[in-house]
Amino acid sequence: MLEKTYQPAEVERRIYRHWEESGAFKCGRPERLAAGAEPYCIVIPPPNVTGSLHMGHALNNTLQDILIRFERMRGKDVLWQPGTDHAGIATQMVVERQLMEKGEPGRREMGREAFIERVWQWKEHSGGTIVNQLKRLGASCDWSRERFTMDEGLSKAVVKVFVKLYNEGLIYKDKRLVNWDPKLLTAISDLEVVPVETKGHLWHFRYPLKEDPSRFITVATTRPETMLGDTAVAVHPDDERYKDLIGKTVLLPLVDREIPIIADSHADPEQGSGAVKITPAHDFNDFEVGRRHNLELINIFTEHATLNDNVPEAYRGLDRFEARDRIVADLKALGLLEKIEDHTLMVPYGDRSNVVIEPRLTDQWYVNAAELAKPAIEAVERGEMRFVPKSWEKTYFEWMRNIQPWCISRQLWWGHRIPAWYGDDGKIFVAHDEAEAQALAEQYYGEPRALKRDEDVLDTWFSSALWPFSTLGWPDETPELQRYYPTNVLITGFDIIFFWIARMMMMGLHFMKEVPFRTAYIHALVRDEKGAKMSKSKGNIIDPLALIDEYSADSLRFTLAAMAAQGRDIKLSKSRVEGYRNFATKLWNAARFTQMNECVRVKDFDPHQATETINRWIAGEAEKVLREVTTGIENHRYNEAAGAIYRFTWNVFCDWYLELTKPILNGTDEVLKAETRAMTAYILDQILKMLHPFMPFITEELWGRMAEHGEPRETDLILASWPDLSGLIDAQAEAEIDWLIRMVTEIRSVRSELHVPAGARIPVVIVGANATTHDRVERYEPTLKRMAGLASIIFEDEPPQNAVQLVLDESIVALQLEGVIDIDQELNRLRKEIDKWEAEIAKLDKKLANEQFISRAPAYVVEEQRERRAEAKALQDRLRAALIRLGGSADQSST
RNA sequence: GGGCGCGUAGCUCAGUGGGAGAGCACUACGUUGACAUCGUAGGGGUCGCAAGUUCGAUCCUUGCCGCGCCCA
Repeated sequence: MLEKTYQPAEVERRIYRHWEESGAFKCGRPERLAAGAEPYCIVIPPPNVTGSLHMGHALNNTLQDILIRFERMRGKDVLWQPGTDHAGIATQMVVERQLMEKGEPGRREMGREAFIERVWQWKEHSGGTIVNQLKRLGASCDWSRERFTMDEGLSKAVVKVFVKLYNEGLIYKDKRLVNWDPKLLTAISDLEVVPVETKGHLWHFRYPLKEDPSRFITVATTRPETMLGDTAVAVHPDDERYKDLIGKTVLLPLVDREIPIIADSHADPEQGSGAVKITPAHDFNDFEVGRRHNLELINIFTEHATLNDNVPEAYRGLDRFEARDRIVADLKALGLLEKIEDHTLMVPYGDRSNVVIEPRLTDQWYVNAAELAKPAIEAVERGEMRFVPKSWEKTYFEWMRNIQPWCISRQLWWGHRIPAWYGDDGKIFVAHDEAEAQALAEQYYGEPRALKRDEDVLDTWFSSALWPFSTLGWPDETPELQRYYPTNVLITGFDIIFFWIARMMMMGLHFMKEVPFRTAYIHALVRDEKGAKMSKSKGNIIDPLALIDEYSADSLRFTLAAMAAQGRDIKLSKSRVEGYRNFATKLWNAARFTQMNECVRVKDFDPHQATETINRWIAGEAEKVLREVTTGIENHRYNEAAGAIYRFTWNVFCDWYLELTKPILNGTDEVLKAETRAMTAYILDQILKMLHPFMPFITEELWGRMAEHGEPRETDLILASWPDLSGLIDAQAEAEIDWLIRMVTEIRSVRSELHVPAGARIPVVIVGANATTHDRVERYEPTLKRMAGLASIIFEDEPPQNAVQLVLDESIVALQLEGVIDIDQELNRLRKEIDKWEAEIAKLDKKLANEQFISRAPAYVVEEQRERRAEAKALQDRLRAALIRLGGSADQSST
């Protein structure tokens, strides 16, 4: 017998261990391969090895697990390929911080090899916390195949890709401005820069003309400190104010450098003074201007963003922000500060270091993304890869069509070291290993030479881009690669379209000649209840593990699925999680009830053979909900699927079926009882199956516990087959049970409105019943008495005096409540009801009187309105009659 | 500035060219042997505003207001 209360914490741990130990998550199950099972594969978007589970992961992985469990139950050979990425910057930061805290030598003191050894140690001990957290969520990944981007195999893939792209000219070295992180001392890609809207100032400075120092040109800037590196002043060629100054020379204050005034359309006449200082070595736009006008590039910062020796002595060594204050003060003292305006600007921050990023001129490695993007764009245009929801392809196209060179080198130690070696003369040899590089060098120089390997490592995302095929064994031709590539779907948030989807598409198409996945499902962002993006700095994080502890993984999963409507963000509120926890409890109690009533499963039970209406009805309802759940999941409409199974379980099975069959289970008709017990057990099984992708733990537990009696199970639920119900819908049973439900509901409603004491048993007289109703009333008499609180039910031609009447289809149900209720109250109720229908009739009349409507609306709509009008009128007439019989006046009813 | 999206019950959110929905919250009643993490019944919304298309608009179009995100 099931315990009175469900204990999720204990059950979830035990069940997960059982799944893992029994090998339920493994791909390539022999019996499925033998049966010719279709492969189905999802690669997990690799979380950071340093990461821990946040709400976005919880949603992302819940959706993946729903698909995986669903397809596994549909008999497919599923592979959910898990793993983590090495998160170059983040991991290096973690270990460096640890060294600092322990007072140990820093990475530069201990040297590259020793440091990397330490990182590996850290990874073995503390890395992959997130993997255990995913297990708590219930993720049914094939952990036996877990991979890591720094694995030997994946590293081999990285090198191979780098060498091939280099030889094809798609990877190259270039000196350009990069986003430089002055704290981490590395370049980062555009995508790792977070622009933050900041209230700053626009400083207007006067730069004196060389030929006449009493004349000035005023420039406006948000970054005064960079003026020390100015090599020109630009004005718009069409700007009348400055036409005569073009070509003249300015004497740069504080520096006394002579710089030209140039005409360039980059200067915006509307902005500031219309004249803009040009610092080509420290601004992306100015860099372009400098290129066009062949300006000198003067780098004024060290790698730490302090001022270097290219500036006047007084400023050397200053931090960039100190320098700003100093320069403003000095220019003011010289009378060259015209004014300061408030100005809002976007300041770039490093997403890891959270310091202001500095554009910096360096040598870096780049991928020619524009070239690789072409086939990736075409594949989506041709529909080989499909976005769901479709609207995201616009974002994808937009980015891909304007893609910039991808800077892939990082000045870090933790990562895949760039397979490039240099000769003394700077000649580059890119090779799979040192021996090959040596061979290339010997060939080039005609003799062996000492080579020096590139110090830098590759962007983590470079290896992540290979994930869909490198995890399957590439560059080796493995059976898995053959079987599971291209994968079926990638599930991720929109913020990651560029990081993953775009890059995986580029690499997948280039190296595998096929898209990495057929579908990219883009889910919502999980926000806090106010709609703000959750972030550590805002402190508004809701920890999914805390919710699991409090409410169970099943409840959290169900909540996320139920709220995962397409195209809308999720504002998570705890009350929803609580509500779905209650749902799990409800299911537990329903199962407990079936057990108490000996509803055991019967071998080879066939629901088609059921004869009792109520049993035929529930079987048909199960078929209907199965369709909803199945198409919901198939179409990524998780909320619709979750809602459908929720309503069926609670509002159909528990609220009605279990209640309506109680008289049978408590009765004496053994044949009927047997059929009902078998059907109850059967339907509960179908619920467990349909609910399993959403709530895997409680359903697996009940699946096992329900088999304590009756037929033994052939498999665990996780490997059981998805329901296959057809031919069970029975229109007649549907109509009959619908009538029964309405009868019960209407009587309850009247009782409640008239404040009939809950325990009062009421005698009922039914008037005007046709043969069908007559028959139904007789058959459901015990049920009606039980569920509507009736003392007796008889048929008469006329309703008794002073009875409360309600109208159900063709018949009148008269409740003998004399002495129990207040007649005035009842008259009020009837008047209210009549008025309600009056309004409805008036609305319909108006519509039907409209000739345009009659002639232009489709015939079926017009007919529908006519029927509705007739029904409303008939109902209202019967209510009027009831009112009069109670001594009320019909006139009073109109308002 | 360009792009995307949102504004529906007190809150969180579904949904639809033809009768406004759910969960939570709220109100009343209820401890009838599955379940108070529950049951029964109920109150509550000019579907952001305005115009247009249409026989008919919460839904389609346009504009406006408010909010969010992405990209420059």
